[in-house]
Amino acid sequence: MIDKNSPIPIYFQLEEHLRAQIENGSLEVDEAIPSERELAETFQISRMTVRQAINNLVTEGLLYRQKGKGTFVNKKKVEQKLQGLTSFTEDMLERGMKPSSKLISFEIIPADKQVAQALNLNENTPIYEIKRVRLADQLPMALETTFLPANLVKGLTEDIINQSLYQYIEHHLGLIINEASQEIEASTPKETEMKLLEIESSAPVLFIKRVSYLQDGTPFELVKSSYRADRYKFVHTMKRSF
Amino acid sequence: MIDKNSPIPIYFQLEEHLRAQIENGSLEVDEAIPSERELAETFQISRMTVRQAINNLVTEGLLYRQKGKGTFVNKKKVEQKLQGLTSFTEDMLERGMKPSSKLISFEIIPADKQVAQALNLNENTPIYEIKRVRLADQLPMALETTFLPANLVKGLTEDIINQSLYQYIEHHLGLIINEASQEIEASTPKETEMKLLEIESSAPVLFIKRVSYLQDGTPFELVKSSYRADRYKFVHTMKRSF
DNA sequence: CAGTGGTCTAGACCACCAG
DNA sequence: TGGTGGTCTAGACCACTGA
Repeated sequence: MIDKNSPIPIYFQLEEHLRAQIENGSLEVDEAIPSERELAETFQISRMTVRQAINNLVTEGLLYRQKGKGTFVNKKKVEQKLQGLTSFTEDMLERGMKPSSKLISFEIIPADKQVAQALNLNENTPIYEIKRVRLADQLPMALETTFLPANLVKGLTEDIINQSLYQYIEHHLGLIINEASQEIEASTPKETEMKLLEIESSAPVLFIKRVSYLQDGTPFELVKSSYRADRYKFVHTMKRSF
Repeated sequence: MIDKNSPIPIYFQLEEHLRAQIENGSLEVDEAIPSERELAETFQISRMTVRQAINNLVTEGLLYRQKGKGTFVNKKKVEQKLQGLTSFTEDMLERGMKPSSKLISFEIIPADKQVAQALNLNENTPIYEIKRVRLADQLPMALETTFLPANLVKGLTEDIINQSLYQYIEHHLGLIINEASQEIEASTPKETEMKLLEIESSAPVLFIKRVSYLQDGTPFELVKSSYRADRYKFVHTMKRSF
């Protein structure tokens, strides 16, 4: 179950092990998981290592602790996973749907004023412009236009964007994605949008404009999306920080 | 600076120490804090204890780490205020507009199935139902229906809801508001809604459904709002959490 | 009382990054 | 190469819970 010689950290292996048990129901809600000492003994690892795994699951909200009593499985909020910054692909997978795309155009163009401003670039700086129809379970879900600074997100190909752009940015380019700010509106689609989304006139769309930032604050992505209102609902959680 | 004999955990004392330095500007944005070994040496504590303090600050987003380089102070966002859970009143004030309300109805009714489920109550439990037209700078902005468990949010009057419901809940009832989950959709308004919002047919609205929770997880509020799409844009920021 | 999580120590080896 | 964070160990004492 736990391989001490694996390059994968032990605490992470244990984390996955517990996560699996929670998800497949071997551990029920409000049921105590084995004690830290017990887990350490079972897997022949240090208690501190066990605690690191449990800490992460507590932070994620999957477990909660009670002093003197034990560690227990939390009731899962359905929405819980949906709150992070995710790509369309990740979003659909979390919703249990199969994402796909139809590429409409993919080119390098000079940034117009609006895009330049959003991405904090000079006008006419070369940027990638990628237009796609986004599908979920083969049905049109959204029309999406992505703008990326060509100097920052280098070596982009059709293959890459058909796989996962975020994976490429994080793993191949080694950039750290930090956060995004979004504007969400209701609007009525244009003629061309209606056709691509296969909707009747009069049906509204959810228009989302997102600018995403790296760890150092550099904006690396502007995405404008029009989601079919009958198929898509934006879900998130927010904290009262006062 | 650090008192080992204090009942306050050492890692927490260090946390507060670093937090203060970040907030008063002794440590600047993107500046490296002393290394873990250095902090351990300085305060004569174990490196693991130092890590516990730093871990917490990283989780909170105040610091970020870079392998082989060091631990750095994160920039604080201007947007930060906008992302929090706010009432309509707070929201409008942040946008620089003057909020007001027109009360349509205010009564105690038995919870129907849908409301009961959202608020985790039994059907027919008494709840407040408050319908209001929400105005910003005297113009209709949204139509809002709020549901509150009568047993939890006691002693509600028209005066209170005309002031600030959240203030009342937090300061008079002493309840701690923690978080909310929202669903945001685009839709078309019903006849009655159009009239109250003073909009033409065919104009879409932004429909927001929110359930808010107290610290202990109890849902205390269900709000359904229809915002005029031409006047309202929902803005928020989200983190890439992994 | 025995068992739990909470805190803490004083080491260790690793991979990564800079000069 | 020397310094950084990432991981891990094998102990320890504490306060708290429940029987």
